[in-house]
Amino acid sequence: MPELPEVETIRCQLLPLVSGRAIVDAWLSPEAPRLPAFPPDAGAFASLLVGRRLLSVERRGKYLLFPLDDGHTWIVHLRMTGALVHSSAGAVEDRFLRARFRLDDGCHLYYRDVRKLGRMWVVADPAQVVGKLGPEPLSEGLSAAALLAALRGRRAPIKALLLDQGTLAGLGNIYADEALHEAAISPLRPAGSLTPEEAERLCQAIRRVLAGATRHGGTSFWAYLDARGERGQHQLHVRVYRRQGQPCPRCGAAVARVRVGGRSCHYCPACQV
DNA sequence: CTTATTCCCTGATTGC
DNA sequence: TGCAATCAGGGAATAA
Repeated sequence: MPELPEVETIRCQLLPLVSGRAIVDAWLSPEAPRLPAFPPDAGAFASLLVGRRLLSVERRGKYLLFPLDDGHTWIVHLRMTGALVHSSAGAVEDRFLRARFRLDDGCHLYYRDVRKLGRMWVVADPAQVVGKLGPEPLSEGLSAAALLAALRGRRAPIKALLLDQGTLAGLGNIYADEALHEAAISPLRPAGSLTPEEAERLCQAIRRVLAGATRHGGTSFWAYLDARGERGQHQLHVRVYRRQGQPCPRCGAAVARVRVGGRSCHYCPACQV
């Protein structure tokens, strides 16, 4: 479940490894016919990448973007179980390998995805894919005033709005729960009921939580692996996520787990109001 | 416009 | 021991 910290970890690792490299071969597994979202034909998709040089590695929300030397952009979304691993060793085949890209220095980028939910695009304009995303939490794009404006009049639970990538780009289930705990705001609060003070607190909590998780190389409860094929460490530092029944680190009350918007939601009913 | 629900996917876990 | 039901959730699609 790569969210912003996981994708940012991968971006930082890949940047020095693939910048300036050309893709000399691309293979997409026929077992994952939906991996190429655009163009949807695997052959056409591969031919847009082969021969192209990767100029850099960028990130927008949970999307990885590779600007190409012909002006197009290769975009990758890992969704739930995707992993993009760089290897200088020989081929590492397994049943979950969905794509393989050989670079002009002999290294490979391997795309593994157990559940085949990940998607890739090659587009002329990245806005076709990432154009509707909300502001970046770690840049100046996110402000309390902007957040408050986005929440105004909304009756859905604040947790649901934080998961909506159009409100804010990059939060998933883990960090939405963690940020709301950090800000001491209940995930069930109607989004429009937040005060300016609470919006400011939530903004700062989101930044703190995402920055901390990025320092720990992301969270690996399940499948997440970074670009070196290694697990993150932030699961050792979560305060409420998957800690139902255990004491809240702030007030000691038992952490609760409820369902919000079809997703599991963990919070402290005592100090998150 | 809003909010809620379903679907895609499959391995791991739980229940009987 | 086996087998079925449940769970995990990002995002698109659909329903209301």
